[in-house]
Amino acid sequence: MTIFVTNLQATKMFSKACEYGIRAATYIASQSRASRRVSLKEIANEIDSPVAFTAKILQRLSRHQIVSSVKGAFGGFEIEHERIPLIKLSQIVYAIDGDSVYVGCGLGLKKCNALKPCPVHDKFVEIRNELKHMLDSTSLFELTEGLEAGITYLKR
Amino acid sequence: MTIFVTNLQATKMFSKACEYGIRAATYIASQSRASRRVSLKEIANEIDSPVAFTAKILQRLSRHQIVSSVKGAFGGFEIEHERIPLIKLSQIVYAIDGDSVYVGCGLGLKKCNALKPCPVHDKFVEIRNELKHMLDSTSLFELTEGLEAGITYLKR
DNA sequence: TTTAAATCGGACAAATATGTCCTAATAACT
DNA sequence: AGTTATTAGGACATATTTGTCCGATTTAAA
Repeated sequence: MTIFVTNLQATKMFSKACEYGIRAATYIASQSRASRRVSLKEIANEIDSPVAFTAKILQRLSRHQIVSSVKGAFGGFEIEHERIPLIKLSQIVYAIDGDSVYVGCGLGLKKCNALKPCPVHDKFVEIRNELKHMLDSTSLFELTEGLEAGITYLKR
Repeated sequence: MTIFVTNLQATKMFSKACEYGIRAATYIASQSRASRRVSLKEIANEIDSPVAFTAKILQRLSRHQIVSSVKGAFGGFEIEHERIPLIKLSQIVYAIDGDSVYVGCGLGLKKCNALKPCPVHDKFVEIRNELKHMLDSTSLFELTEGLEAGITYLKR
């Protein structure tokens, strides 16, 4: 007899919301570069995400002025050309997940810091700084390049 | 009027379960080095974690033979001295969170790989490898050192 | 001015993670 | 043998994240 024990959780880098957010923003950016405004439906279809949930995430990105939204018929989402290279992954992550990349102890302690660190403090700080640096230095423009060259993908 | 918008999720390295697991294992290891077997109650108290939830996590660590448990009066948890330097953080994470550190796309794609990568594939692989390396190379013994020297902490 | 296509946003529903409670089993001591 | 201190594990409860539904609002075009 086989017993299945439900797994507790995944050590994942990003929340689902954040994953969809990055994918959506990347798709919008690539289409905006061709001066195409895109609808929620199209976005969800192209990045293979749940429509209504994606809508919530786009609202956030819109409120944080990462994407601009246009209501009404022929409306949709777009990003101004000149802003595409200036928008960094970190801004998207911040808009959706908050500052959690930047704060908090790897082992969940309330007051962990360099003076009173948890046992993994230094090692975590190091990796987190690398993640931070990656997010701060990667622009939406960079992500659209591979997409337009047909060497990266947003679904499958 | 202030409107509170609930945050979606945190970009966190580890699940709560995993955080407690690492803290518990570290505490058990440090006490085992002094030949002290420790009870669930004591562990939960020393790492400031919910007792019953910690019990579940210790069951997992026990089943994965990371800690050994002794039932009955004067029972508790312990780790054989000679195994403490051999147990790596990666084993603890694996016992609790499964292989999620090692698999899965940063943007949540089902079939993302070097041939058909998502736009952030390379950058994520790099960071994940660093995390992996850190987990594989950090032993429980290493974590107990600072604790015993009084320069690292498991609660607060 | 009506209609259709779209976003906005609140309320709800489902899934997962986190946490609690209780009973059974085990082992040491009296 | 009985009592007490302990882990094991199932069932349940709560919190959070993820996802859906629907009506209101906006805008362009017929």
